[in-house]
Amino acid sequence: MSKHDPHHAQDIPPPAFANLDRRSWDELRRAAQRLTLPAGTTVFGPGDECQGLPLVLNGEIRVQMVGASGNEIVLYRIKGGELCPLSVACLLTQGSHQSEAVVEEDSEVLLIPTVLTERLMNEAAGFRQAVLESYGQRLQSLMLVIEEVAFRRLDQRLAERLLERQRDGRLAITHQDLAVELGTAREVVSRLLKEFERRGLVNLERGLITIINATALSDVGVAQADKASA
Amino acid sequence: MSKHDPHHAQDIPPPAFANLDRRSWDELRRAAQRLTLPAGTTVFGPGDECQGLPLVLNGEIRVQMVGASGNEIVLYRIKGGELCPLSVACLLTQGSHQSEAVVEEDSEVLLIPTVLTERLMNEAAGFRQAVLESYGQRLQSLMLVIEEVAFRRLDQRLAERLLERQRDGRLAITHQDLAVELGTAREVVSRLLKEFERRGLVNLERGLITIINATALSDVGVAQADKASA
DNA sequence: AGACGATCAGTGATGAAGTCACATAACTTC
DNA sequence: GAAGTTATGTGACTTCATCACTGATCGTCT
Repeated sequence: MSKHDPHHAQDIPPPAFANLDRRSWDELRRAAQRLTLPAGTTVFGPGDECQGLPLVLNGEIRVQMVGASGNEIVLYRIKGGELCPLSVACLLTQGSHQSEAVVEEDSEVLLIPTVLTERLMNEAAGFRQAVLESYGQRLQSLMLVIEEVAFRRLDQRLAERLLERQRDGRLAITHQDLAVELGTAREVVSRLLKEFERRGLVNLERGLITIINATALSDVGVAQADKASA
Repeated sequence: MSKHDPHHAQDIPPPAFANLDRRSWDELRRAAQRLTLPAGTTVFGPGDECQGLPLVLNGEIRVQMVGASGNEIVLYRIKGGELCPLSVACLLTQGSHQSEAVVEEDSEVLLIPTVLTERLMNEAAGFRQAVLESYGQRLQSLMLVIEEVAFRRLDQRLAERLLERQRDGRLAITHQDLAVELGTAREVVSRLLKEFERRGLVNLERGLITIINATALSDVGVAQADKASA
């Protein structure tokens, strides 16, 4: 209720397009299709053709990968004012998506048509810059995911996510969804959460996790290393 | 000795630059610094500033990430005719590298100065296209790495790598290096290899692995699923 | 209200993979 | 050929993944 971005009028370009010239922005506004997507909508799935380049005006969209085994893992989220880099890849290499995008919060999206994307890419330096920047950030963030999955302990990662995604100390999420978040199995999450509960860090209800001791939660996996007190 | 790419004369643009106009290519050739890097050289390490955009003319360069824990994992390889996308990210977001690049085979590299990179990005559509394409491919390949690390069995991944990186049925590599290749620990690789040896798939010597049964090796982890014969 | 189906969570058993702490073995150098 | 260095082998133990269930909670239909 309190944190609506001021882009509803759509006359101010989002931060990503700060360097975009007025003319291109106007053109973009005219040609792009504006979509209002309610939470839960699947924007695209694996194998889908690219419709255009989505610019998220506000809201939040989650992009996750579906492995061959059927396992899933969240790759990143696109928040208000950001572009979808996967779609860029998709548009430029004529490929199709290998991932899935799901709207998490009601979102407004400008879908920039492929032709216009290509033209702006050639003509508007500000547009180009925005696209490349979004790309760069994503490359970095994907590398972070790799490091997480490959090297970090799960209890620590879980604790981190809980703190990250909490609102007012609580989060309405199923163990299954948390498992996707971390790229692991539901049972594993359940067991770890139960352990957190035993230690008095959280309280568990069906579909709801309440954080009791945030400080201790942020220390999970840290004290593990030595096992003795300080 | 037998497979040198024909770019030593440097007058034919590499495939990635197929759409680059002649003028820009000439300019690039004049302004770029040409480096000859022997195998083993570290091109850049974590925290290094970006010197420019490297275009690998021939040879092969490995890019790997160093996790906070000190663990490493190979992200991808840049072969003859390809650009280094991490450096693009680096140049455009003014950041520094988080990874490390090591020359695997003697390589020749054109280091395109930052300023020229930016200018060509703005002026030459073919250049832009090449950069974006290399970017897109890397994004896809990083997603593949994530899937590998998160969901696939290690014995299967190891067998795959052995076949991939073999030359004449043999590969001169230490278990440690294979571990980095897969983002795991040396001991784990040693044990799996020993198991492969017991099953008669490979022969092990210090620093050398000889593939005995390639067919069976490519089936590792496939027959595992059902455990019965077909 | 009670019954049914669906989703969500808990748990044991077992195997795969990561970690720690070593013991050997093989190469290098002098 | 003795010493130092690098590569490999292994046991013990923890963490994580997978399989196969059971029990709990919720919505809804009648």
